[in-house]
Amino acid sequence: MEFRENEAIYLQIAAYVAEHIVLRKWAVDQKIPSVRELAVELQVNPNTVVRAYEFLQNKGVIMNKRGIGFFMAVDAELKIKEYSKERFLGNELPEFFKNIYLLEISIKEIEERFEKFKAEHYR
Amino acid sequence: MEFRENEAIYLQIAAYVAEHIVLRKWAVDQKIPSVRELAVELQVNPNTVVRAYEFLQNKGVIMNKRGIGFFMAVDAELKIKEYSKERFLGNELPEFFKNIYLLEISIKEIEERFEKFKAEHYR
Amino acid sequence: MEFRENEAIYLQIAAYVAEHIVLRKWAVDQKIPSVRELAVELQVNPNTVVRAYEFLQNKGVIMNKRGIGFFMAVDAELKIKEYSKERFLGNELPEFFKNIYLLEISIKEIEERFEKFKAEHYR
Amino acid sequence: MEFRENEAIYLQIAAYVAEHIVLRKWAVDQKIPSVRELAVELQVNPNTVVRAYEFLQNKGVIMNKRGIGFFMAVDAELKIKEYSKERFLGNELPEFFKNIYLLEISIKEIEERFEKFKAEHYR
DNA sequence: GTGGTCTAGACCACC
DNA sequence: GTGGTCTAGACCACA
Repeated sequence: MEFRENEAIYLQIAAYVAEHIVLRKWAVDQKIPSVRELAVELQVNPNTVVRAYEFLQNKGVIMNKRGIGFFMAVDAELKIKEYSKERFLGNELPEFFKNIYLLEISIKEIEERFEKFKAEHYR
Repeated sequence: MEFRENEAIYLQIAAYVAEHIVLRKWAVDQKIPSVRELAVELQVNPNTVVRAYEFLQNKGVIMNKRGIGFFMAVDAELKIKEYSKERFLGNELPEFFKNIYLLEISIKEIEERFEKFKAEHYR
Repeated sequence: MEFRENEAIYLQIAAYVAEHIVLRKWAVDQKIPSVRELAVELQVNPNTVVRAYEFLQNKGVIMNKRGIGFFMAVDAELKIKEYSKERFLGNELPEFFKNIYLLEISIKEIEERFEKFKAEHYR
Repeated sequence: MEFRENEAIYLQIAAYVAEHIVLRKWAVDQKIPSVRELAVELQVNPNTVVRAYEFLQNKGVIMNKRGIGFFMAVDAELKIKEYSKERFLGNELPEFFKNIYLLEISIKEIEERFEKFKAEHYR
């Protein structure tokens, strides 16, 4: 996995895990990869994964069973949407509006690009 | 002015200045506020304003006349739109699309919020 | 049984066993439940029960008769009180005092809560 | 400062900071020691202090002004009491009651010890 | 095997 | 100067 430069890696990992949960890519038995597994897979230091998991645990998305590993919370998806939505509406959306206003981009153009985006990423 | 947590203050100041230029709020004589004035107005350390001005100068948006102050470039608006558009299309838009997809927010809802936003901010 | 988060499960199990001994809930023939029985009852890994029993054996509270099982020591209750009291006076009580001082909880309130607690747990 | 063995150092540091705030030992200008200062003072790795400060920030007790340092929240004391009380009533108090019941210690004895404790620690 | 913690040391952006 | 992040490596308790 490649990481963007402008955001902390551990947050990108948290987002990666959250996305996997929401898209049900790991839904088999509710258990998520161990810290070490994910660290190897993503090629980062285990401590960085630990920080990501701590973050998600604080948000109530995942829970730890001692000595066994991390598990999705029963309402993981809801929790993810809660904190994501809060952040999105509070931070990103106003920024987005300011940009399209100043750049004179129409909602219609946004919509077209969105359709294209979906076609490429979420078939 | 309140600053968002997730973005450097100097970048938010640069955006603030850029917005004022595009919306012609200071267009009287092409001169923009001095570092000190703006620092007092925004309640930040003057160094932070300096960094914002340096940033805009690098982008070709403003120019420094020694001993006098900073002035808008003749094509300031164009320059602003150039670098804004690049960043917007490359970084923010994909992030935005991913978010509204995962959060299940429709373009229609975005449009409604945008109308409200415009009414509040750009009357 | 639910376990507190801030204490090792095996120690909570040891406390659970000690409590049963002191309150004479298993006093029939001095034999205590087998590792497997208790593991099933408490829904934990048998190894965890083993650790709890080892802990109590070290304290002289229970003894192992090979092939038969674990039995209470004749002075089990005394032993329990010894090590409990030591830990209680040395660690928990100072911590407890610091807390009620900082949280401004009166001894009177503690007393009331204690009466309620006894009524609920030790009828 | 000496740290107890049975609790994570960073939590003990968080408790140390919280205690200083509640007892108004740093109330001069609301600013608390920098990460590096406190690390030197307590003889721990700066990262450990960082974890303590992150913990307190999550609880809303302290806030960061970028590039300047950490400051007490206006309602720091309230926040501290909130999360402390929650933990105390949920975890420590039941444990405490179980102990004094099994050890047959009276509330009266507790009260006497508490008076002695206060005399020694909080003149 | 699991996660939790701590140290040491580095680099960075920011004010 | 401030905090934020990341790596490397170690040790530990726990299941």
